[in-house]
Amino acid sequence: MEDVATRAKVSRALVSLVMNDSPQVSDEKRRSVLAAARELGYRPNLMARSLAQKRTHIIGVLVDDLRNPFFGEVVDGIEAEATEHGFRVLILNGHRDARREHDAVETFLQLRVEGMALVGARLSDDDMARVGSAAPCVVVASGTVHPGTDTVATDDRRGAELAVEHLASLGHRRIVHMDGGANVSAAERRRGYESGMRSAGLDDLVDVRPAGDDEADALAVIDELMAEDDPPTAIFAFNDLLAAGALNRLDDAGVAVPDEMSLVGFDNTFISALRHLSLTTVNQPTLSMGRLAVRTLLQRLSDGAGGPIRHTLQPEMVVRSTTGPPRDAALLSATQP
Amino acid sequence: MEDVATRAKVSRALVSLVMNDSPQVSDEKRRSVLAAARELGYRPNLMARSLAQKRTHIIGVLVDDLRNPFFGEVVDGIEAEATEHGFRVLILNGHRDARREHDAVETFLQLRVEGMALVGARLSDDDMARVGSAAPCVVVASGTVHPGTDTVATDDRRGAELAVEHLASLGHRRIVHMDGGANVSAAERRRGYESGMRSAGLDDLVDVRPAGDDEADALAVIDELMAEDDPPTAIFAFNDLLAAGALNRLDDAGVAVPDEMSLVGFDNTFISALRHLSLTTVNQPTLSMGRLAVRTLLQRLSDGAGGPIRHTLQPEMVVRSTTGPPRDAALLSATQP
DNA sequence: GCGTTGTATTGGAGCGCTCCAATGTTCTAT
DNA sequence: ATAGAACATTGGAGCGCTCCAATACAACGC
Repeated sequence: MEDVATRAKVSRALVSLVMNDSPQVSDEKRRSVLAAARELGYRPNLMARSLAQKRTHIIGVLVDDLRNPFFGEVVDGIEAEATEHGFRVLILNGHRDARREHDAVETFLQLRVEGMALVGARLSDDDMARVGSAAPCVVVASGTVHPGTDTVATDDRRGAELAVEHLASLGHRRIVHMDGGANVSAAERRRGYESGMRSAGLDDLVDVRPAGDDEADALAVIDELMAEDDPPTAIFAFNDLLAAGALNRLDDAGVAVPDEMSLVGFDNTFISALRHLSLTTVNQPTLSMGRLAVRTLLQRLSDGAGGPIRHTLQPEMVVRSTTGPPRDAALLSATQP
Repeated sequence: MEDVATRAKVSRALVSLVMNDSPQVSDEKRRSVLAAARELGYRPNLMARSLAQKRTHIIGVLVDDLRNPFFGEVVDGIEAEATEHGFRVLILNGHRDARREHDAVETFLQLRVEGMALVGARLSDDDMARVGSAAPCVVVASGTVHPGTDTVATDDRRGAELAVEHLASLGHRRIVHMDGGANVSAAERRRGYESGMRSAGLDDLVDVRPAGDDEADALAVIDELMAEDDPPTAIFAFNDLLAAGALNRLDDAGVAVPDEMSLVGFDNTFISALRHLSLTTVNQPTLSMGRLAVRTLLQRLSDGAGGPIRHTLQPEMVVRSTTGPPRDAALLSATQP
């Protein structure tokens, strides 16, 4: 910067004004500073600027799992809204691991990001409290509600209820839930499954199997289910990836979907739309969630403290080809002339 | 920091030593500084530290498209290797858009990252030259070779040749290539397709259709192909996403795969492994690519300038269920007793 | 007791920038 | 011509940290 100033024969302060395109510099000086900067290949140092300004204009986004397309879609929404408001978005990957996520958050805090969006993050309540007090922070796409932090989420419980209602209305009774395990939305979806079963009068058939949130996590559960005397007629999986894994394994086992087994996913990621999977699933408005997350952050940034903001978006059932009436019901109705 | 020093009754310098856990501080002081830091909720300011140290320990990763699982896998490799060497990884999303990628790179440069990995980035040669001279920079998973920068890539051309060889060996002659358009690997894969066709003696049947790298890009091309008098018997798609889109549309059109049409993808992303797609594709060793990228960066960092480093990894054919002999050949062999 | 190592601690300069108050310059109204 | 406003430019302090050289302190041999 010093060099640029010398070369353009102005003071350092003037260079700074030009770089932040202040309106009150003469065109002449502006041009010569810009020229000098170009010739010297000068590029302002973001760190130094942030230090002096005490502002970073950076929003940190912590993503639970970069491989899950669902998160990618949410991030798209976040970035769109953030850049519109003059913020840069930095992404850190949590690798579905609490420890890594903890470190990532620490990095953001040390970087002095102005706000953080935690997308599907699996942080402890302790961590959340610590983090929330250090920087504005919005939790996205996570059913669990932390006392002090803002949230943007789909109504996971309702989504799960929709799935169960859909299956029940097709005539299914033995509906199993493949649980999302450590994933943050797992608890809510499980609760939704349970209340859905209750509303359908299937209380005593509630059957939750611990699984996970990745394709591989489905395999053992399917094996276990199909080895039973009286296997279920329908499965509601924690998410699309898990459902896809289940579909694979059911295929291995020679179980026809949906004739012998109905299957519902969650998230409506692009993979569920692939014709050859054509997975019945529950849609979340990913883009809106991302945008809303940033708007929440900005609001918090300008309004300061106050009661937690909670945005709950409504899920929707997307019926494709992996659900149908159970075989026995089908037989039943076929024999009724 | 000042406050911590006062509270622990030491100098600022000593606090700094503790925070960087230098071995030459007495246990007593160390403990009292750590205690003071905890009580005050002190967290070192990364910006200030970087400014003073003139080092950031940050590696920037520019990803062309967060939604494409292929890139997610490469990033996993990068992060693993980088953290092992004490670097932080910051991710920026290019959104498959040259302008956004340009901005992203500028952000990294202003942040003074110590190195950059450009994963599938579509930057102009101009940009590349500018960037390469400002910071060590490795281009990952991109067929195009820029004069001054290091690269880690799969042999895209060879991969495409493998795909064509596979199809030709099954008896296909009318093999169409759905081109990746603006994607950086597109040119190499097209060339591989062409040379593969030549080796198979199919020079005059070379047929390249511009498509893209997303599912949606496949639709129009399939419509176009199926409307022709004499449609091809096989398609080699630029990547798995495109192939998945093609599969969708072929299904719409009632074309049986692989009986009436064989289909090959590229990347071996997890979606190609989904049983119900079971896409024949070309594998890239994503994890190794990511790790190698970081190692290349570190080497460049320690060795300084020198001739460009080029790592080329070997692709592999992964044969699944979307390829088979062409129908006419099948009929032919069936009528030959 | 002395100098001599060695280790533990500190003050202060400086990283590259922004901001503020102060200065220099030009223009307008009287 | 001149006070005054309006604008353009500048010097210097300070952001939170690290690093260096300098100091303080302890332990040691002779």
